[in-house]
Amino acid sequence: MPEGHTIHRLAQDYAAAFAGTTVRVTSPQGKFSDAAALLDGTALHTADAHGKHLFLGFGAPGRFPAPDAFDPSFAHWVHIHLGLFGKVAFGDAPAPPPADTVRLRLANGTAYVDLRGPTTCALITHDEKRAIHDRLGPDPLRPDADPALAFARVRRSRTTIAALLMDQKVIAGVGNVYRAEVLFRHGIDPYRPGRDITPAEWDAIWHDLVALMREGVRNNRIDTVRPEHTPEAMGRPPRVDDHGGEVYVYRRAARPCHICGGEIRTAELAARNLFWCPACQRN
DNA sequence: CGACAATGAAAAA
DNA sequence: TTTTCCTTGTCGC
Repeated sequence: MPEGHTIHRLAQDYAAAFAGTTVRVTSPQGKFSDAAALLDGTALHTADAHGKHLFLGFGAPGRFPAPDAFDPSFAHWVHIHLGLFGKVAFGDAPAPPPADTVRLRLANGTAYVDLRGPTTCALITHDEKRAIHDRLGPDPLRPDADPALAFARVRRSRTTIAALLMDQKVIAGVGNVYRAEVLFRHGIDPYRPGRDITPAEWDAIWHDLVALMREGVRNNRIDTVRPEHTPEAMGRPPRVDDHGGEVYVYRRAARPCHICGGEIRTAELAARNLFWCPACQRN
């Protein structure tokens, strides 16, 4: 389930299970074996997320005897990007024999975690990590994020707001679900060019994303319907599909809008499926 | 901008 | 068995 909230939640979960402990590191699949051998027996110190990128900071062998002695510039960083269908699975020790698709397994005395199918799983330096941060836009889930930086790019672009919200250089962490849902919640036509978005609209979009994505981290799923539009409040059947969360438009093509009853539409936009309600999104 | 490739697994047909 | 997917780099026009 890879959107920004998933990655931030994973950072929390990796840290909760392994930070400050010595970790067995393996790559049953083999594609990460050399790096795994280097990290094996070292300590996981921190897990960091920016947009959809996850960073695991390990102490070099023999360094950082105490967790609070961590110096990121000396760390070995593992850079993980799940791509479209990468998955992470946690479990309690003892770890079962790994499937041969597991790219990276961490294990300690109490827990294990398996990573499979990532687009990226690579050992990087502190400088390489910084370069990744530098090319990503502000992330609504990071406390240091500056929404004005994102708006500066939005307002000088002729590209549609729907495409800009998916551009990780503009804003990091928003994926196909959050972009569709946040535009619906503010009644904004997805095809409007970025330069036509007003400061007030951007402010509303940004702060809504902060709230929605924080909720997403907490619940580990995407829910975007307001209290008055939940299944219970409306007496409608809950959503039944693999994602679980309650949404207004995402993957609801040809179904009735929860607010106006009109038909939700879908279209291809930059090779991704866009969903919106033409009646409700006229701003 | 579109097409395509690259990772796995689960749902749909 | 085929399709689909909450992604993103690259390559070609």
